[in-house]
This record gives sequence, structure tokens and C-alpha cells, in this order.
Amino acid sequence: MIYESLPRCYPEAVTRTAAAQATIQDVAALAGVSRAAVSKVIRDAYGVSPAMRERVNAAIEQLGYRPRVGARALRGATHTIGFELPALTNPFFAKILTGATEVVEDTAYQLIVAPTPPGKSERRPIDALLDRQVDGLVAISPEVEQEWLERLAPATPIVMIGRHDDSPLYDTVTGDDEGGAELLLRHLIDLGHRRIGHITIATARPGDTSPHGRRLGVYERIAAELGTTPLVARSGQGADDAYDAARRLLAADQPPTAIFAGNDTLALEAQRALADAGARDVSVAGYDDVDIAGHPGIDLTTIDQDGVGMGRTAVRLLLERIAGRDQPVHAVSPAALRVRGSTRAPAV
Amino acid sequence: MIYESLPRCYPEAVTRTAAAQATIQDVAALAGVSRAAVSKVIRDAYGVSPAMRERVNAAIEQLGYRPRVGARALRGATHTIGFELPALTNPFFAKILTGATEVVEDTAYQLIVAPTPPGKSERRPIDALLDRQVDGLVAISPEVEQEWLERLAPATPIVMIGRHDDSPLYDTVTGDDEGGAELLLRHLIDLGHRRIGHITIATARPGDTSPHGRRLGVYERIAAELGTTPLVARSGQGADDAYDAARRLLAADQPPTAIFAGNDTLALEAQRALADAGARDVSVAGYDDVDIAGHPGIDLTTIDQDGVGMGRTAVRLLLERIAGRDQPVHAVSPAALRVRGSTRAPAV
DNA sequence: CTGAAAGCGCTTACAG
DNA sequence: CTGAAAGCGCTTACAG
Repeated sequence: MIYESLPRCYPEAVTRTAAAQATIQDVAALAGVSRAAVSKVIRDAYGVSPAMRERVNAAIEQLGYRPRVGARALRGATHTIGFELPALTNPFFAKILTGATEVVEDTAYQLIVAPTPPGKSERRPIDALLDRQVDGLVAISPEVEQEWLERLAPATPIVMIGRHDDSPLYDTVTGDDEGGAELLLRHLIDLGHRRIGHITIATARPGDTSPHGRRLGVYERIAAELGTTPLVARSGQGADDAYDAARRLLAADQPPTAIFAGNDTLALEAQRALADAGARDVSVAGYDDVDIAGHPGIDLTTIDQDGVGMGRTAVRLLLERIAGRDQPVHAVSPAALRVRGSTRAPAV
Repeated sequence: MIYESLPRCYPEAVTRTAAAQATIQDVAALAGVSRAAVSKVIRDAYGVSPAMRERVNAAIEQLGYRPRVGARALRGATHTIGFELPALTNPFFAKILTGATEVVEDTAYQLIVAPTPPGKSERRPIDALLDRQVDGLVAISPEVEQEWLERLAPATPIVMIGRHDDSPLYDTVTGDDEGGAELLLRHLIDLGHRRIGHITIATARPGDTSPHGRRLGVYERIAAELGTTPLVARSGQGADDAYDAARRLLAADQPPTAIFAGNDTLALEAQRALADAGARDVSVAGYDDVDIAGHPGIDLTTIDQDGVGMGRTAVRLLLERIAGRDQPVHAVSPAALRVRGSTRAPAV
């Protein structure tokens, strides 16, 4: 990194003036009205004469006045929706966020996102959002305890994405993970595969409330139905971990003819490992249908669970909660199989 | 989307109790001290006896007290860094954010991200962050005017990523867009290409202060040196737009033997278009070295400008600004060529 | 329709 | 080391 410390065109030091920003008091003074009147105008509250509204708006314009959200929060709302998001590099979460942004865009709310750093607890970003008095919270947090969330939910409406725990205190939006995993595995079986490996994340337990746990549970059930020994490799956070997990599957005594990766990100690393191992005849399938899955160089069979729609639904449910709904809703987004070139009949 | 409106296990309605959260007053009362004392403990300010600190911390623990950031902001700081980010689906921005998150993680600051919806002005999310009294702002906003930013900068430290405008009032972190573009074009020329097409974004003007403008400027200069007519296609926001832009290049009277796409996202769409057009012999190169570029199915020649490092640098510079630096710094991240299989000599 | 007053939950000098 | 008081910038009843 090269630093160019001194500006070229402005030789004199430019010191920061403590630029006093206009307050509601300044606006009131300039418009010759009370602060309460200004407050009413900016909140679009009822009971202001057109003349006063005009004078106040002119003063606001002239001063470039913008209300401090923090000060408003002391009495009213922040008009802010918080979104906790793990793994910024996972394009499936980007899809969810795209849907969420879309819905928020049509409202008076502002969306702010707090990312969870890799390997850290989701508690800190969630707490950070609540400390900032968000009016509602959407979170993708498989790791935090239901009980902890239920202590937060009475004070702030919460919608959780990807949790199958069906709490009465917060809403959930999930994919149909069991249906999707079954669709995918049936597809592989129909192609003739019997030795199917599975890559999942380190923390998944069969049938737990997380998406990976659900998918793993279905995998184990179907392996049992087939009478085959489950062949599971677990991956840590990094891309290298997923790569290594795939390598371990390939190094098994009886290597799989197909790999069901717990999501597309894992599947992409599996493809990389297969290419490096020269195992081009092994099928790979993922989960999520991220944009790149349809690229001709990737051509990945996967499950589309409509991430954009999940993001939209999550925000809609949250807005309902903020508007007063107190009955829980647990929405499920359907799963659809996308068959592409990465899966085919096993080599004989 | 299937809604399960009624919870299975909790037949009775669960109504939201207006769960009064603990305030500093509650902590003070429980600990038997003044609010000022509690304030000092939570800010780790100097001048508190160990005994008092212990009593206060016990009370905080017992009540689950968390200070409201909005209330603190009225007098002090928010310990919040705002990050405005366009195009959530661009994995290069995810890289930058990864670097930013990393650095923030080691500080007492919280990072909050405000995404700009596709096609919208970056002003709204930036204003939203400032309204929330962030202590500093990092933004990737090619579209907003320098003058507008310079009105904000006296009140809030700002670091802009990807702007070559060298303002004395805010810092910038850019890649070496001219060096990178030149590296890439020389590489294509060395391979023997003479008809090289370029895909850029709709708003880029040759040599303007944006990364795309810089790259376009270099492209036109080198085309002039070569004595060839520039062949430029412009893409709108969507993936389909980039695809169409590539199709237009291929449909030219004398189609290019190589395409220099303004970034990897555009390059991926160009690859898609080439595959659909059966034009496998046309070389493609991108810019940014996003993770997927190294995937064997993509194998994209590109420029690595160390996005993670740019994110790290941006936050470091911002922290320096917050700490009081008032001289501008304009950091440049070096460009490195990554040669992969997507570029090769033109077919004869 | 309009405004004076109280108060939201903190921090900041300032006495003691 | 400790606390009473003032004040940050808003909104909310409540009079007029």
C-alpha cells in the first residue's frame, strides 16, 4: 500500500472545524415557532397549519437540518431495522439481503446490517443492534440459544432466518430443508448412485434445528434406507476446510460416486478438489442455487429455496410484528431441484 | 411460501410485555451509588474505587443492563463505524468488507453496514448512517459529488474507497487502476491480441475519478497507441445487461479476439455469453480477482488489487482520523496480474 | 392550531 | 474517590 500523505492541490493544512450541526432549536428559532411545532412537521404529525409547515420546511432546508436518530430514540422509534448476517462471503446470504433490501426500500425504515466475523458468536452483533435501539431485528444465527432470543423478543420484534425451532416469541423463515435434501438425494439415486458422500459443517447434528442439521438428518435416514454406511465429512469455516473435507471423502476406502454438499459454497470447493484429484467422473450437488451455480463453467445441480423471497418474507413478517402482531408465524420457503451438468450417472 | 400461523406447542397467545429494560438509574439504585458513578464504570473512566466498580458491575450483571447507544450519543460517541456499500451481490465488495470487519474486530467499535439498493443514490444510506451519529464513515460511492462529501467531512471523518478525487477533506483508498489496466492489456497484447473489446459500466467516462473510468481511459489510450478503433460495450446494473453487452461485442463487424471486462462480475457474464455463442476461442479477462476466479471451471485471468487489504486500510485510516489526524491520506493498493486459462493466444 | 414544560437515558464538568 | 446538577436533542402529553 502506497501512501500519499500530502495533498497535491491544497498546500495548507485543512483543520476540521467542529461544524456545529443544526438542531431542532435552530430550526425553531429561524422559523419563529416552537420546537414542538418543528417536531410535528418532521414527524408529519397531525395538527399543523400549512403556513407553519411551509415556514418550518424552509428553515429545515436552509439549515440542512437532519434530526438525530439517537435523540429521537429516547422518546420514539428509530425507524431502523437491524439485520445480523454471518459469513459475508456466502452469496446465498447476499440473496437474502437483496430481498430484504427490496422490501425495506418501500418503507420509511432504514436497514442496517451488522456482520458477524468468522468464527465469532452472533451475540455481539445482535446485542450491538439492540443497543442501537433498532425497531426490529432479522437475524441468521444458527448458533445462539432459543432461550437467549426469547429473552430479547419481548422488547424487540425478531424474525429468525433458517431456524426450525418454532418459538412462540419470534417468527421464523426457513427453507424446506428436509424436502430439498430429499429431492436432491432422490435425484442422485435415480441417476444410479449408491455411494453418496455428504459434506456438512462442523457444528451440524442430524436433525437439529439448523438447515445443515436438517439436511444431514435426511442424508442419514436415506443412507439407512439404502442400507449404505453414511460417509460424512465436516468442514470448518474456511474455503480450505471445505476443500480438505472433499479430499477426505475421495480418500475413503470406497470413495463416493457422488457428493451432496450441504450448500453451494461447499460444493464449489468440492468441485475444486475433484478437479485437482482428477476425479471428474464424481457427481457434485449443492444447496441454495447461488448465482454462479448457473454459470457454464460451474453448472452445478442444486436446490433453489428462493433466498430472495426468504429475505422479503422476513422483512414483511418483521414489519407486521412492529405493527403489533403478537402471534408467531413460521414461514417455509419451498425447495425446487435445479438439475445441471454436475450430476450424471456414475461411471461404470 | 407456506405460513404456519399458529404455534404447535403453545396454544395460548403470548403477548408482548413492554419489558421495561434496565436504565442507568436502576443500576445506580441497586448498587447504591450515583448515576455518574455507573457511567464512569461502564466507560472505564478514571477515578472509581475497586469496591464501587465491583458493586456496580454486580448490579449491571444482575439487571442485564446495557447502555443505550442513542442516549450516550447525545453527549459522547457512539463507537460505531458506518459502512456504505453498493451492490451487495458483488463479491469484491464482500472482500473489502472482510478486511474492514477484521480490523474493527480488534477495537471497541462496532461496524454497521448500510446497503444501497440497486440503481438508487448512495446519498440516502450515507445520510442514514450520519443521522445515526456514526463516529466515522467508510463508503464505496462513485456517484456522489465530491462537494457533497466535503460538506459532510468536517462533522464526521470519512474514508472513501475507489475514488481518485484526492480531496483534502477525506481520505481515499483506491487500487492502482491505471497500472492494473495496463498490466492486463499488455498481457493480452503480448499474447498477440489486437482486436480487444472492453465492457464497462453505463456511467464511466474515460479517465474520470471512478475505477471504471480509469480503466476505460487506459483502454482507450492503448487502443490509440495500437492504432485500433476502441470497441466498448456498456452494461447497466443487472447481470443480463452485462450478458447483453458481451453479445453486442461479439456481434460487431470485426468481433474482438479478447475481451477486457471492467470487473470480474462483468467478466463472468461475458464468459456466459461466449459459451452460449459458441465463441470458446475468445479470451476474457476481468478485474478484482474475486474468489471464484480461481475455480477450475472459471479459471479467469484478472487483476488482484487486494480487496481485503483495501478494507483493512480504509478502517485503519478512519480510526486515525477519529483519533484526530486532519491531514488527508490517499492510499493506493498495488495491482498484480493473475494469469489463468481464460486468456490465450488468438485463434489463427 | 400552537407552545411551555417535563422527561427520555445518558455524560460532563464541577464541587465536595 | 463520589455525587448533585445541568444539559445533550428530541417527543409527548397537556394547556391554551
